[in-house]
Amino acid sequence: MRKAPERKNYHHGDLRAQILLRSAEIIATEGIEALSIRQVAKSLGVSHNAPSRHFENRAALIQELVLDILGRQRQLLMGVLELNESQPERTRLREALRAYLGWCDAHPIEAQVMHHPDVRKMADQRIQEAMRNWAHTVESLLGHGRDEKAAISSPALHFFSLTLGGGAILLNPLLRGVSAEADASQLIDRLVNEAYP
Amino acid sequence: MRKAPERKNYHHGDLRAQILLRSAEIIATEGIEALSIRQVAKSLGVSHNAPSRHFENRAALIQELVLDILGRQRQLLMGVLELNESQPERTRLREALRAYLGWCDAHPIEAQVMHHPDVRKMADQRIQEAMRNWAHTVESLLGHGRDEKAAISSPALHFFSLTLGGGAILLNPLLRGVSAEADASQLIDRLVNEAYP
DNA sequence: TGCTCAATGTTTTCAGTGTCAACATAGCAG
DNA sequence: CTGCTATGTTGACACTGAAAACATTGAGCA
Repeated sequence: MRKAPERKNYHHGDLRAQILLRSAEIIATEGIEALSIRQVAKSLGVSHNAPSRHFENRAALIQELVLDILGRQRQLLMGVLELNESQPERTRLREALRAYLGWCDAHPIEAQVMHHPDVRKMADQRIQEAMRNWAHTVESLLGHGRDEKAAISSPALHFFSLTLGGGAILLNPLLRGVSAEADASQLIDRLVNEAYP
Repeated sequence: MRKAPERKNYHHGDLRAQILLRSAEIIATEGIEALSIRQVAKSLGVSHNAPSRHFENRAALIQELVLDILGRQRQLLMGVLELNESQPERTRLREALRAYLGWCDAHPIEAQVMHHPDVRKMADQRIQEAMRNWAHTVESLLGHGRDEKAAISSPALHFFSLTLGGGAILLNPLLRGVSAEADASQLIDRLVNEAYP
């Protein structure tokens, strides 16, 4: 399964990719907190410090994974954009909201990653760019031109709040309990219908 | 300043309260991650394991602090409720939203506490109850009866999403960058006006 | 008064974490 | 063939939370 299967000593040959893979698995099933460099190294049959040759520190590794998640999140949104291109604005917003919330429901742990303290602190340029891209996708969803420097439009801001807040409710068991709604899709329906009737 | 100031050996006399105080300080200025039991113990001049007599584990300590924060958050909301009792529903919602967002801006770190992974996992009954109380306050803000068992009303759900999402934007530097809005109060104004014009 | 006992702190120990420095190997470039 | 660089390994350090065994204190009771 490895690049050079017959060789197993010292040079792993594919370590960086393997680390990313295994880490993504852990992050997607148990969350960021559960990600331990040493554990990953161990599970790959490599010394506890080997990963440091590929990622300066824990944050750098996480950053890579977050970028991947953000990318997929944006792809999802772009898909909705294309699919509803000929629809009226309200419909496009509704479907975008529904898509985001559906994604939160399907991949709860990954969806939480964006708001994790470890990620929130990251000032990396690529991450910020990914976020901006996401916002621009929403703006174009609204049919507005995408002025790089200008502040976000108010309707987009409104949509953002709604979206992120809905996700927060969906993803937080404590908040979920508040709604007394058993089914996630039911909750999504109600929110979507109330926001974009 | 202590109960028995002349005695300083062994029995501290007030340790539990002191731990809570010092921990609250740390949590409010540096966030939950920065809270280290050992550090707190050290700063209080007590052995690293002394706190374990008062809090079974780290989570139990945090829980106590979170309950306090939630309580104050609710008091804020209740204040708004009273102040605008005679106002129309739209006004009350707008002021509640503004109050919450203002609080997020004023106490960013405490505001984040509710969504912290360490807190999200807590299944404690008192925490869930505090959350439900919060929701009920919102319901009464809407003039609805507070039916314990029933699902939350759709307008309240909508308000919740908006509120939590707005807070998320305000509190996340990465998302803040997206809005290209320098001033927090400006961002708040725009969101409030868009949501409840 | 003197004893007992529960509450509260202390010490020691363990397992686990990320990070750094020193060292080892492999394999490519000259 | 000779070095040099990329990559792994080993060992150490400073942290963390947690558990167990031990020490002290003070209050209630005989």
